[in-house]
Amino acid sequence: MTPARRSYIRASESERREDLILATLDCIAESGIQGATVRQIANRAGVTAGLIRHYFTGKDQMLQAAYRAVMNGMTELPIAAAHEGETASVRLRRFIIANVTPPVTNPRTLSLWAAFISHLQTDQTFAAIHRENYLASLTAMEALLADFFEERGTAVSERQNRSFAISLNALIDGLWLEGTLTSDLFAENELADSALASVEALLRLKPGELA
Amino acid sequence: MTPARRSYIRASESERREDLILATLDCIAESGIQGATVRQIANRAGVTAGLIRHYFTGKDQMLQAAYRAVMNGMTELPIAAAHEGETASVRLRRFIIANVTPPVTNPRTLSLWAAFISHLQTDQTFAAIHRENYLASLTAMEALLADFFEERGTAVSERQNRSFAISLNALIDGLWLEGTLTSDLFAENELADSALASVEALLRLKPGELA
DNA sequence: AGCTCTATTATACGAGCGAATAATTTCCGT
DNA sequence: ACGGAAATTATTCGCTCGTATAATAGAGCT
Repeated sequence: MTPARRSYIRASESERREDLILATLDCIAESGIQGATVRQIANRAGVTAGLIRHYFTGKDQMLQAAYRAVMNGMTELPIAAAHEGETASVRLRRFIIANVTPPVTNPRTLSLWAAFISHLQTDQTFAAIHRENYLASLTAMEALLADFFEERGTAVSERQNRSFAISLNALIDGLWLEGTLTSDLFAENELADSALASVEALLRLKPGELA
Repeated sequence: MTPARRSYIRASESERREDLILATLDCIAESGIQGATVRQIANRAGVTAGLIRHYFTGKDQMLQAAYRAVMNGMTELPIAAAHEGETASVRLRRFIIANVTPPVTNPRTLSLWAAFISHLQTDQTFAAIHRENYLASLTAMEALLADFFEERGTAVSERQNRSFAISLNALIDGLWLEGTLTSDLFAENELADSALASVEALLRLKPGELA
């Protein structure tokens, strides 16, 4: 008698890869990177462990793909928000707010981000992915700022503009980090309000000028 | 014939605990939290693995002690720097600079910090240690700011003062984080200069007023 | 010098890990 | 309807993990 074997359906490569990556993120968010074992991930994705090595050369490569997915998820929405406004001022404002409100400000997102951060120092590939995203984010901010200053008729050197972008990025990152880590300390819109007011100050605008 | 056994010397409890914690940090800094196994740590400390459970109830407790050591190492120096100036303005300035210069701005420190961050969402004890340190840091900043404004004769409400402290902390954390993660992008004193200029802007001071 | 306490070593255990391989099922082209 | 490529499962391997336990060695005390 032949032993009963699990029935299954064949999925397209893109579907399976996405399923596996989402399962990876679920596992990491729930129990940290230590809990993201190939068995747990496969179980969560509804497949058996061996399949992972059919779609990825190893666990490491799958984790790298998962990190890319996390970073995309964090930058996607703010960048989209920054494309929607009519004036540069509105676009800048929307970009800032999107960076400090859900789903970017979200315990799960933070868990995922944090789980990978510690790999940057150890693994060169993760470091490259980070750098790529940081530079993209810096460039996006520089573009937003350049438009904004042009719209206002304020002359700002490229060097000064970059300096502004670095500071604004740092402020937003810091607010996002502490605001999400210690979310119970902040009221509903406190984070966004604080971000806008701080950005106005950093850019030497009058209070309320971005609102 | 009795098998040769390793010779050893007895150490005091405080010495051994410190050695073990330092060895733990070395392992984490070098190869991440995954590389910090009891065997690696014991080996680095020059003892055998079993000894760890003589001084700690388990690996987890030792990691918690190590996290406390990391956080102390990060806050110790800036707080000391903030006690040394004659005027409140100088103390604030020193505190800010200390937070964005070595040894706080240091790949090793960042590695250690990052390795533990991901535990905050999973393990309640780590979350408590973080919260404790964040609140202490916020309080320290509030005190510095209150002194600073009093010295200038500027009236600032407690609420406004706290809001300033949150923004300044976020900015400093963000600069520290990105500046250390992507350290090759920043010149020698660029980070500190940027921090000072940004803090001046956040507090609505005139440029150079903190220098 | 010998006794005793305990810090430290040594060894073993069971569990879980990532990876490799072989067996089986699905599904598409014909 | 059927044959064959390949997607998926099942099973195994060697390794390392954290912990537990027993044996041993160092050091203070009398």
